[in-house]
Amino acid sequence: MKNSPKSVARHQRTRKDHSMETAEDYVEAVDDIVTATGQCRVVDLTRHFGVSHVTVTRIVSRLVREGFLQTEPYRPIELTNKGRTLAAESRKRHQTVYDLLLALGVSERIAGIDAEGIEHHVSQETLRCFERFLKTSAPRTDGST
Amino acid sequence: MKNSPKSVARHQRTRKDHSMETAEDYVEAVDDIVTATGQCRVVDLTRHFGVSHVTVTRIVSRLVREGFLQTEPYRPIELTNKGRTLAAESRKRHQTVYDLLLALGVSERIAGIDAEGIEHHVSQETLRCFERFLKTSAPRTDGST
DNA sequence: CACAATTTGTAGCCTGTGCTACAAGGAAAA
DNA sequence: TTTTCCTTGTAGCACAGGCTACAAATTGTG
Ligand SMILES: [Mn+2]
Ligand SMILES: [Mn+2]
Ligand SMILES: [Mn+2]
Ligand SMILES: [Mn+2]
Repeated sequence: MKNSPKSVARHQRTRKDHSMETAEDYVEAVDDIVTATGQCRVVDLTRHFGVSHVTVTRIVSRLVREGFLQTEPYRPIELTNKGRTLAAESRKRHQTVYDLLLALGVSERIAGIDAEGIEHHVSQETLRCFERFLKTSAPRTDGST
Repeated sequence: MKNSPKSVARHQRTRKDHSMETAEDYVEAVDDIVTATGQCRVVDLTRHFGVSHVTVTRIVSRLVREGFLQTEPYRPIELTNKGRTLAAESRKRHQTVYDLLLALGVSERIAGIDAEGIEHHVSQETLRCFERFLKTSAPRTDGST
């Protein structure tokens, strides 16, 4: 079939998105927690994501290996410059997705949930379209229509 | 932090979405391929997703175990009623996400790519908001594209 | 029919991300 | 200071979903 290469490319991109998803959520969380409390510990991420401390430790190890985080045994988790950059980009995109959902009339609770998954699959082009829509469409405080 | 329970719920939902993602994409693909060619073989899915036939076989086995597909050795893959239902829902949601991206000005190529990942994280409420937007303010002259 | 090509299955490897159980380090309380 | 409690680390398990290599079955061709 000729349409196969197209679907292959799409699914490959989705798989690639998923490989970045954990990194994006973790650097964003570390940044948030550091800002809120001064430092980020394993236990903070455990509570943030609702997974065991073992899972957090292993994921942090991977993100250290990949250059997004740095830490030492029994010490707080810190962002590298690379991690900070990714966190800033991710937060901006997350916020735009959230704002778009609100603009389309989604409730805050559901928008918060859905944006958490959608954000990782929004390309630069799509993000720009979202931003343009938010700019041009009248900022309705409560979308009943 | 007090906001932790909220973030926990969000990330738990995202993880749950991901656990359904493969099932949704596979039943949709099987349905498409059966419609297009009369039957769906392992090799068709291999070409569709761009993964090895081993990966396809193992995922098909899981989906048979979970009641979405049925097959026998060296025979075509078929949908169960449960699988058909999921395929129909998934396709409708996929199409709505795709149409929304187009309506916001995303190119067809990028919309096709992004929708492949976004679709799995769109809740019922958000889907309804997308549909309403497309009905009320989509300047598309329907028909093609 | 016999042989070749395609398809499917199986063995065995990897990584990522979940978990529990237990061990050890660090901080707080007694 | 000693003891307790919280935190972090480690061992070892599970499952999903990637892979290659090789084997077997099916299908197509001469
Ligand atoms: Mn996020
Ligand atoms: Mn997220
Ligand atoms: Mn998809
Ligand atoms: Mn996803």
